Amino acid sequence: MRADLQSKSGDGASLVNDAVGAITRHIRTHDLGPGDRLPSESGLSKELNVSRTVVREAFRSLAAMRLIELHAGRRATVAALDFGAMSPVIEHGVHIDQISIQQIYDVRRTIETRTATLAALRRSDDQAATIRDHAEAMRDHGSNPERVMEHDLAFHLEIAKAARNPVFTLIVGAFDGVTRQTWPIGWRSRTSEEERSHMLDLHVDIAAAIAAGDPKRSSELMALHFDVSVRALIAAGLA
Amino acid sequence: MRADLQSKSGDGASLVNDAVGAITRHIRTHDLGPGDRLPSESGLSKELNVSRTVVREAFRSLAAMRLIELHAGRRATVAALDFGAMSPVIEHGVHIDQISIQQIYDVRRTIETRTATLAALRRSDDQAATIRDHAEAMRDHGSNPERVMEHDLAFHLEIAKAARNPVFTLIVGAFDGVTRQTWPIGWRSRTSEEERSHMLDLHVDIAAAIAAGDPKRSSELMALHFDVSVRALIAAGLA
DNA sequence: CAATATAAACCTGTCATACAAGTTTGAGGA
DNA sequence: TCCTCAAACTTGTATGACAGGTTTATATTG
Repeated sequence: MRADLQSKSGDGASLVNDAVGAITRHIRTHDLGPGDRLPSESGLSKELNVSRTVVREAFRSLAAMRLIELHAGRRATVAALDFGAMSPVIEHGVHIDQISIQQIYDVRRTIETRTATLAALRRSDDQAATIRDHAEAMRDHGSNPERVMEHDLAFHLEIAKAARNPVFTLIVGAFDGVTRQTWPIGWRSRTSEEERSHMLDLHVDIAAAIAAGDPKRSSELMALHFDVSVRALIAAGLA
Repeated sequence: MRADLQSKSGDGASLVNDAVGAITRHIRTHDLGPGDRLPSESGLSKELNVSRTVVREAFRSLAAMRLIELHAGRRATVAALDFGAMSPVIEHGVHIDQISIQQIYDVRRTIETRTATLAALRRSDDQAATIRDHAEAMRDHGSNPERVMEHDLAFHLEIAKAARNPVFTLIVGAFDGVTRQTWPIGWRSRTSEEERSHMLDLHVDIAAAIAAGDPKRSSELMALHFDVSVRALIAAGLA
């Protein structure tokens, strides 16, 4: 029953998986880059000797991993790196209890002490300003947890971007979804006004160290930030 | 034309995306874990008021991110964390030139000095043995690059596992695909026998430090390993 | 009664077809 | 040359069909 799939069949145990491979190879061999258009579904369907259904499901697979983008009426295009691509995977890991929040914080501490170091060395002036703006916005909206959280997330992501290594950005972005779900727990666990303002000040200090181009201090403050946060989470019973 | 999708419609800009959301919610609300079976395609199709086509494409999306598993004839099941889930994303990033090999090595150095530290503290005796076996297998098969590479990959992955934090394993696993493509470059760039045997000995030393439960030495040797490797890659013109 | 064989019911993988709605292309006109 | 607009193309979704794998329930057998 298996069709031909252009001389390279049988790899993936299903026509759809084979098609995913064939499309990936097409991107590689034709050296397609972001924005470049892929062949149409019916075109690929004929070329690979499979039904349009199979090609569509292959497209969906690639789109789920954010390797391509799908739009109604338009042909599929090759996608640029998307920093949200991995978020659902992490969320799933947490849901099925294979990943704990504390483990995520350990990884974040490891990654973000490094992004802080690199950001201090490599950030543009614009980025330094954006990072500082987020830190100050957090402090200024202290009464509105929702907004504090959004600026907090943007703060950490912007530091990752300033590190000028998209893999770090990808990883920090991967934690976005989980953080949205767990951030309020950490916030509520900081009951006193001192604790909260200390946390907010710390963000401002990190921003300042990055703006000052001080990698050591940036890294140390970031490490401190995570140490405090983990302690707050543990205090909240989220071990 | 848009159907109902069980009172929660219009989120994702397409029926398939909405269905992905609905299925994810189903997993969450029913608290399904690895191995648990999802409703049938036709069942979901009726429940969400969409065609089976849409449900199938939603399933494919989730399967691509490894949140669920599909088998012919069987119902879809919830998947456990899969350490290969992110590999295609990284490969794509490298292909479209948004990620350089050197950037990957910077991230790996950051991550793996930490996994080495943790592995030294947490590894089981079995894991220490497995890690050592891989290091020795690398040395013993020095004339067969293919096998050296496989053991090298397994060596680093096993250290990540020994660190007992699945997120680290996920990240190290994400680099598997790219490493398979670039590893030979680094190997060929080590032209002298000394260079190669030094690299192989280093792996054995790391394994020994982890087995000895020496986190500091494990971390330092791992850092050294990456410094040497990066230098080799740069020497090979892969900057 | 328990274990097993077997058939029925169910489910997924793939194909074909149809049509609405969005996008690109190209001919023709200003 | 630039604009307009219809034709051609493309994707999104729905429906129906069937082969082949899996589960379930029934019936048979020890």
